[in-house]
Amino acid sequence: MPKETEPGRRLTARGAAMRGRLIEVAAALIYEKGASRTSLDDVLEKSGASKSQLYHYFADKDALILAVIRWQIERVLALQQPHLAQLDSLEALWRWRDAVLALATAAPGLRGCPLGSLANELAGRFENARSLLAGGFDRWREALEAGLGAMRARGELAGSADPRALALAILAALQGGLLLAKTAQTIEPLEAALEVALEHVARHATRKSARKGGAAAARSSPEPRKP
Amino acid sequence: MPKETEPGRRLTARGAAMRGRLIEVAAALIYEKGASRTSLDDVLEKSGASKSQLYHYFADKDALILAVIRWQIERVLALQQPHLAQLDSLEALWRWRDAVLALATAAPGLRGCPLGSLANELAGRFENARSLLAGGFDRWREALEAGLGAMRARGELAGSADPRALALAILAALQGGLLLAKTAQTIEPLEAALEVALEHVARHATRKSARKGGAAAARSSPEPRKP
DNA sequence: TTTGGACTAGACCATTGAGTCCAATGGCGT
DNA sequence: ACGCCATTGGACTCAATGGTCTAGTCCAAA
Repeated sequence: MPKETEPGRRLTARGAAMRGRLIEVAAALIYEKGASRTSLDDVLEKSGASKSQLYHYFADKDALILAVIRWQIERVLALQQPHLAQLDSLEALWRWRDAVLALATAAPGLRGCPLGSLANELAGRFENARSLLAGGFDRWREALEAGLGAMRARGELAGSADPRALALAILAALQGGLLLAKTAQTIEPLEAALEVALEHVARHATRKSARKGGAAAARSSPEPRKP
Repeated sequence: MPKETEPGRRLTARGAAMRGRLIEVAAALIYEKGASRTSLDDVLEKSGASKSQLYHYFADKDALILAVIRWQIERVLALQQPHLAQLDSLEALWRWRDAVLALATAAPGLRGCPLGSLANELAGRFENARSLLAGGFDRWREALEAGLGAMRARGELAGSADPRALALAILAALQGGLLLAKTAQTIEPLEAALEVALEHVARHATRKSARKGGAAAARSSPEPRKP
């Protein structure tokens, strides 16, 4: 019985390519329709592959989904990487926010975070998926936390600040903001949520590099507030 | 052609009861399995009704889902009502947080917010559902905002505070916190998110009724922090 | 008491979707 | 060259699912 749930197998270059292609296509479809509403036939058609190919590389649909999750985690984290890597000052934190906002605005229709959607749909009924996603969010939080920790170590943040809790709160604000934004079809909630979270970090700053927010001075957001 | 998507129709007491029963059962199933993975047959079986009954009260599955959404909105809002109604002081805000946390901890398995789940699954592909949910979140935000507004009017909050943005941020923190909590299977993220959001409100307080949080003094949460 | 319409039963249908199977084919190491 | 095995094609099975249809039963008002 060959066929593994996991990549650990002999794979020629061609095979790896096909496998990757299936994952990418599946990821895109799942991102827009959700995992349960994405049929294998959909994936097959869009990728030009055949049934047997899919089942040659994945044990079953769940295995494909798991692969998609891994792929999305790497993808999202990679996208955050450049920003998070040097997340070591309040300025950098605000820049990160601007980038996130820009990214959210860019995608047509405010589709939300791939990881958030996946987590919401699968966490409750697919343990393997849940733990995988939990791990993904954990890495994300760690990256954020590392930056915050560095700031504190350098004395930019007060010792009373709790990097872990702060990171968690920022991540939650991002996810919640994205969910509300996608529902209301306006980034206003996302802006407000991030504003509050970062403002809170700024409050713990020792130097006054803090950028006064208050009534929110969103230069980078073209979106007008609802009147 | 009778059969309407909406309730606006002659309904005997018996009919209304049956209809309500179907909605309740569907709501429960959808809450735990998601809308697309809940089959009409599931609903039928659990409610002891027959196909024709379901189709007598609802035009199709989408109509049922819409009804479930309305029901859940009322349900969630009603649950918040007592707290939100007198949300007029920092103390009340912290009590609200404690109640939310307790509620989240109570449900087995940290299932998340019904509205959040619904929104996440449906917002992107079912316009009617999306706008309905957007309306629900809007009412929720309004309730929060009203309390914050009252506080400001009474002079407990600084004039610089923006009730609407604050309410949005709190709601986002709650939703994001719940999502992360359900994924990680620990309320830690929810605690952190709410802590930051409320702490931010407290920062705008004029009197010092603010409860110093900092490294988080969670008296009401039995959950230990991860070591 | 009759009668129209609300309400209930459940067989039936068409489609979709996950997963299986057998038969090729083609690339790569020896 | 050759043979093995990764790879590919695609028809086929079987269960689940949304939705339809016919045939009543029950209730309330005229």
